[in-house]
Parts: sequence; structure tokens; C-alpha cells
Amino acid sequence: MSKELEKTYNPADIEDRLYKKWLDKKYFHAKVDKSKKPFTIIMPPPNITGKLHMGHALDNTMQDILIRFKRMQGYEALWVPGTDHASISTEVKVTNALKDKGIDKHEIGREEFLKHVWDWKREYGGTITSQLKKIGSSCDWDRERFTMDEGCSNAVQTVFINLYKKGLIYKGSRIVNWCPVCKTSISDAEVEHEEQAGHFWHIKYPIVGEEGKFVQIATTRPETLLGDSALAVNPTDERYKDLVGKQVVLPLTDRTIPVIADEYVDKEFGTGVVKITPAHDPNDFNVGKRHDLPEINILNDDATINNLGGKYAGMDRYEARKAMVKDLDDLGLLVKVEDHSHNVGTHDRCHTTVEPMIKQQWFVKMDELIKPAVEGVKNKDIELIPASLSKTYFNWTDNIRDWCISRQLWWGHRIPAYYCDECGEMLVSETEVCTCPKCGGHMTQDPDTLDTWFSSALWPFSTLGWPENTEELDYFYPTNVLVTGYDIIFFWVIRMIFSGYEHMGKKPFDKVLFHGLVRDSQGRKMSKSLGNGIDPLEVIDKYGADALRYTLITGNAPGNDMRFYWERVEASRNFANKVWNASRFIMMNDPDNKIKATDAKPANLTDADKWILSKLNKLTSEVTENMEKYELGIAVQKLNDFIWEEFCDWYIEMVKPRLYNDADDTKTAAIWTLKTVLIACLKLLHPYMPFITEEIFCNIQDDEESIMISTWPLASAENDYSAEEEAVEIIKQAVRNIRNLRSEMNVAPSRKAKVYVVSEDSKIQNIFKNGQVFFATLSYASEVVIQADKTGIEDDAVSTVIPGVVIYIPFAELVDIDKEIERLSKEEARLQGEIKRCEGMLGNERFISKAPAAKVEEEKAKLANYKQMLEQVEERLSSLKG
RNA sequence: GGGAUCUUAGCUCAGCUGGGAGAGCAUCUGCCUUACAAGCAGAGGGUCACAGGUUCGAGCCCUGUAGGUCCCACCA
Repeated sequence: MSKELEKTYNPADIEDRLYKKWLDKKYFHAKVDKSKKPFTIIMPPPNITGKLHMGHALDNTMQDILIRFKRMQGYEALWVPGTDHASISTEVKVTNALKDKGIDKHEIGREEFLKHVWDWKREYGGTITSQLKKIGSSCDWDRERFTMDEGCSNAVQTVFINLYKKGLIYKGSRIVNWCPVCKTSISDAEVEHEEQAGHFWHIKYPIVGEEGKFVQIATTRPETLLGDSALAVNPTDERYKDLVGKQVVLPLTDRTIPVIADEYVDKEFGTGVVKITPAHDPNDFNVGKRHDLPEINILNDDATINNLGGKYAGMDRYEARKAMVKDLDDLGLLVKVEDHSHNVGTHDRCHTTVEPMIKQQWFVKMDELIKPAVEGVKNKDIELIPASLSKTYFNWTDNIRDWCISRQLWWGHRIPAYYCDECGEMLVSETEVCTCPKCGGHMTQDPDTLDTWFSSALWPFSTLGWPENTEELDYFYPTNVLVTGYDIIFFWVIRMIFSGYEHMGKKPFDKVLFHGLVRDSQGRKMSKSLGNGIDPLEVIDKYGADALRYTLITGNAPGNDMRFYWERVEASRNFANKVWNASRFIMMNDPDNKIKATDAKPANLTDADKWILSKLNKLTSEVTENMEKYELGIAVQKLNDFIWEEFCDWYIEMVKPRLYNDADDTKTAAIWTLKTVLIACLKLLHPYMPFITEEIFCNIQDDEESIMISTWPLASAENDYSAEEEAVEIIKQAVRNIRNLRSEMNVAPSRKAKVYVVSEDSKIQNIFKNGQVFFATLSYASEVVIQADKTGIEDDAVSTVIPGVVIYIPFAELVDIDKEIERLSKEEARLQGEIKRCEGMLGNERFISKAPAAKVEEEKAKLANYKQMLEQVEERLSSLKG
């Protein structure tokens, strides 16, 4: 029995119920099944600190569409969900939360702190994944993973040790970006550059042995003067030629430092002399290495001046700056202060100005590891969509630098290195080492943890069980596609690619489908500080998950940012409602659900039926093809156009006279066709709008359990009715022409239109059921009576010019002849233009020889058609004028 | 400084290997009609940033100019 459907689609009632049903039926669960082909997506793990935002909604909608599509196509479709421990952001969040409770992280110590983080993880870690369910994500929750669960941690340790043994992980001293608040090093990628107003201090350094002579330099960070090891000039700089090799006095200290020559110095900038502070500037560090200068670290981890700072020791970096500038001024060594705006690096998590510091850190050597990753993308082993992003990819790989992987944090995977308290011996080991094998002293584990991206890099295989040799790994790896934003191509995508090649010997995925950022209606990034973020859950509450999904997937090309408009959600909701109402109409016409799409095809289909089936056939193959090519937006756009325009606006209207006439022997055929087309459309639409399609499907095919496990529609030659298709297209054109005529008529208004179409052609008779025209369609907009007479072909009746169709209308009283002449003249000019174009092309030898044969044939056909039409138009024109 | 990318209707954007300028929203006109007013039937609106070039033919390819966005590096 068909149930009564509400007049408008109301998603709130339906979505939770259906999602629960899918979970209960275990439709999302994928198993190793060698009889089927696998299709695998591993979800980019959201942070456990996170709440669902538009970016997640977009990312996961795309993945869900692909998974649902492939599942219906008969693949064993696996979508692995999971979350990321997000070392630094989580640590910052928990630290702050504890601070609010009056708890200091350093007081309670590492063990105790980590307990709090785990508590926190248990409480909030699942928030985002449960929110993902609201948008309909069909991931395999039985396989949900966490970057710090046992398996992933095991993978991390195995990788660290393997790389260490191969000599690809080393410990070294480097200038790192140091965050004095988080007290950790951060990678270059985590540094945000902000334009800040600052000053340029011009300072004089006295030259040793030359009383009253000075060298002037300019600096933006005068406090680093305490760590200077040299001054440098450009070797080609004539002004300072004599200075090189001399010593200068470092102001405020008792040290003297040399003047050196190095090409790094820009003659044009500042005074042309640079102070070199190897421990606090990456460029100076390099200069220092070249000239073997001492590296003098003058800062503590919290960016206060350390005990090398003399009287400034203990002061904060900015406090010290003030004090030192004053002292220099008092000594007469401060020449001037200029305003100067410059880029300052800040930490993207806490926005503290980072301080370059020299530190012992762990690094991954990149130059060898990156090679297969470059090769893989170059030779299309891995395909990036859109392809243009491969330029961005290579831009990074070509300038690759070693990856600093150690972080001075507590939350994360701890580095498996142990140091002897006595002799300093270091060991890297998978098991805890307590006593030094060399001297028997006590060993302590390295306090640092790994960069959060270290575990993310292993995600495609760690989630499938690696380093264990699981059958899942064997069956589902390499995965088919990674869906992610282009903004983490460096952080993550590249690292997964080289990790896959290195540890698995195989790429992690075939394709990477990139999407852009979801911005607000003014094109700004959605952010908490701007308060312009739109909560996807709010959108779902108001308009439903299907409408949200549809909005996110349309009107946008891969890799491009999109703007979010409520109007677009409304349009999506309207489309859902359209589908809903079309379905409701169909069910109303077969209240007992006697006729099913699964019944055999009726023998007495009319041409209209064949037309829509044929159109559907084409649509099916196009949509499938687009989806195979990951052109998700294009596919659903076509689907929308078909459902709304062809199916609802034309076919349903055409079929109404048959439905309202119980004596019509083609009524059953009409209902069968309506249902067949509807159900195929529902299936094609299901990946995009899972909830509404499921709800309708289960009502209309009440003997089937779920659209999720139904099979994907296939185009078949049996439904290819080209001839009928063509005939109906002609009729459509005829109807449009009648509408145009009507709008130009100036006759007393009335309600109903009566138009009869008479044709010798049996096909057209069939469509029109011997004169039953599109009453409904025409009458809707009609204010005039079009008196048409199918029997009496009056002298003043005139036919429209559509080939094969003759529409008789008492023309004279209805149409303004001058307007008609104007219209026809325009048409004449257009046709002449078309003919000229076609003849031009066909007369061109290069076109004939180079263009595909089908294209040439097409143009020939067009030309013939245009010529025929022109003839008719001219005939008509001359008769009107005459 | 290096690189990428964009500029198409009032707004937001599609436009696949070069071959008749598109959609949604907005605007205007007419319609409550036995699925849907969250709807129906229509209409108007574009020098495809600018200037050259290649081609029988350019929104699409090449060169240059202007403006926007992003990424990387970063000047002491």
C-alpha cells in the first residue's frame, strides 16, 4: 500500500530514522570479499578538538557520494572514518581548559596531564564523527580509527625505527621556529606571516683601534645584538672594502666581533652592513656555518634573556629591547629610529610571534624519500584532480627541505629514543630501555613527541592494520581516492604519498580529488574570530541534510573555493521538494501501488513514453560517466535539469490526459513509465540526496528494502528510441511556438485554451492521441481563447512552420501581422547566418580533412536542416507580405 | 623576489581536446491550474578584463598590460 505523502518534503522527520535504519542493517560495513572489487576511501581524520564546519561537510559529502555510488555499482565500498589526535591544538585546548580550573600543566606533570587529555578525548573526541552522521555519511563505523590508538601508534613506532635504521632520520641542530608560549618548535608550514608595524633601529658599532670611527647597522630586533658573532658586508661593496677583517666592539658587552664578507648581504638594503646572529636567525645561521662563527643562544625557552645576557638576563625579549635601546641611546650609539613595517612570523595556533632559536631536533631526510613521490605524480601513477594542482605539488617537492619531526609537547607519539643519564649514549628502540648497555647507567626516554603529521602520513595504511599483514591491507590497499582540501597538499598529501611508496612499496591512492575552501557570501574565510562561520548543523535543521549536500556539490569546479549563500540552500531545498511532489503525483495516480517499475515493459508505450525513456537512457550513461570521472557537480546538474525540465515540466504534463481518462488503454503504460523513470532518477540521485531518495523509494517500491542496496541503473540499447525522441522534440518546439503566438495575441481574456494539432504523421497522432493536446500546459498561462478547429481548415488558418507538424489556428484574428513579419525576418537572418557558418566550415579543406568524420556529417545535416527551415520561413514571409 | 591561479549577465559561478555565449539567484510580465506558489508560462540583460598574435574560425592556444586571490621564500 502506498502511504500518503505530505504536501511538502519535511526532512526533519525522516533523516534520523533512516540513518538509524542503515546503521541497524549494517549497510555501511565492508568486508574482505574476493568475489567483488574493492573501492576504498580513507577519511581525512578531523581533529578531536573539532566541531563540524562547512569544510568538513563538503569534504565528507564528496566522499559519501563516491562511496554510495560505488556501493550501488556493486563494489565492496569501504570508507574508513577516524580522528586525529592533533597534538598541538589539543594540547593548547586542554592546557587552557585546565588553566580555567586553576590547574597548571607543569605542576601536575606529564603523566597526570596526559590523563586529562585522554579524558578530554573521550568526552569530545567523538563529537565531530557523530556530527558527520547528521549529513548522512555512510562510513564503516566498525572500523573507526584514532591516530593514537594501539595500531596507529605501532605503525608510527615501526616507521620511526625503520627510517632511523636506514639513516633517514637524524638528530641535528637547526634554527627552528620556536613558540615561546607553547614552548615547542613548530614547522615552517605552521608559521603564519603577518604584516606588523615595527621599527628599524640604526646602531653604531665602534671599530677597534680606530678611535671615533663606527660601523652603522640597522636592525628590527635590537635585543638579538647580545648574540651577535660578526658584522657582514657584501664582498663587492666598495664602501666597506677596507672594513673586512677588522674587529668591532659589540655594544653593551665586552666582546669584540669581526667584520666578514658574505654574498648574502644586500648592498642596497639598510646600510649595507648586517649584524650576524647565528643562533637567532636562519640566514645568519647559514652565514655562521660558512664562516665558522660561534652560535650564541641568548634566550630561554620562554623568550626571556638567559644568563649570557648580563644585566638584561631574565627580562622578556621586548622588555630587554626597550632597556637596550635606551642604554644605546645613552651611550650615543643609537643613530636613529625609523618606522618600518615587516613580516613577522606568528604561530598559527596561538598567534604568538615566533622566535628563531637554535635547537637539537629530529629530522627526516627528504631528498631520497621524495623521489618516488615526484615520479609517481609525474608518470600519473597518482592523478591529481584538478591536474593544475600538480604544479603546486612540484613547486614544493622541488624545494623540499628536511622535515623537522620533533615537538616539545606531551600529547602525541613519544620519540622512541633513550639517553643514558651517565655517559650520554643514545639508543633508538621499540621497547623501553632502562639501563645503558655501555655503562649500566639509567636511561631516560626522549621527552619530545612527533609532529602530528607524522602519524597522519601513515593514515592510508595504518588504518588498514599495517604493520601487521592483514587481509584488509591486502584487499583494500592502495585506496582509490583521497578527497581533501588543497590547503593541506604540503602538510599531508605529499607526506602520505612518499610514506606509501616507502613503507608499502605502493602508492597510497590512485587519485586525489581536491576541493576548495567554503567561504562566506563576501568571499571571506569562515572563522571564529570574524564570527562569519555558518554551522552546517543549523543548515540541516532548517533545510535538511540533502539540501546542504546538494548546495555544497553544485556550482563549483574541483579545487575552486566556493561561497556559501543561503539562497543557494533554498534553491536546493526547492529541488528536493520538486522531486518529492513529482513522486507524490505519481503515487496518487496509482494509490494501491499495483503497477511497478519492475513489471515487464508494456507493449503499448506511446512515443511520449519512448521519448522520456530514451532521454533517461542517455542521462544514465552521462551521469555515470561524469561520476566515474569525479565530475560530481556536472553529473548532478544534468540530473537536476532532466528531472525538473524534461520529466516534470514536459513528460508529466504530456501524460496527464491519459491518466485522467480511465478509458485510455495506455494509462497503465503511462504509470509504468512514470515509475520507471522516477526510480531510475532516484537511484542516480541517491548518492547526492540519500535521505529523500530512500524515503520515496521505500514507499514506491514497497517490496524492496532500501535504495542503498539497489543496483545502479544501466543504459540499455533496448531503451534507445532515437526516432521517437526526435518526433517529441519537434512537438515540444511546436508547443513553444503556440505559446509565443498566444503571448502576441490581443484577444479578450478567458481561461481555457483549445488547440488541436493535426498531422498526417502517425507518430505525432500517437503522441497527441488524435487531437488531445497539452491542454493543461497551454491553459495555465492562457488568457485568451485560441479558437482552433481540427476539422475546418479555414482559409485564414495558417500553420506554424515546424516540419512535420501542422497547427491550425484562425490566424488573422489572433496575430499582429507586422509583429509576425518582424519575428520571421529575424529568424530568416539567423538561418542565413547559420547557413553561412556551415558552408564556411564545410568548404574548408583543412576542416574536412582534420575534423572527425562524425563532426562533418553533423554539420552537413545541420546545413540541410537550416536550408529547409529557411525555405519555409521565406515562403511564409512572402505569403504574409503578399 | 619565485610560482600558481582568476577576470564570462546585476550577484555567485559553469563552460571538457579551439567550431552556434550557459545555469542558479535577482529583475520584469502573466497565471492559485485536479503533484508542487518552495510552483507554472514567458521576457529582458554579456565588446567573455584590455592590447596584440596564431588559425578558415578564439571565452578556450601564444605574448604583453592592468587588477584580484592564493601558495612558497623573506631583507637584517
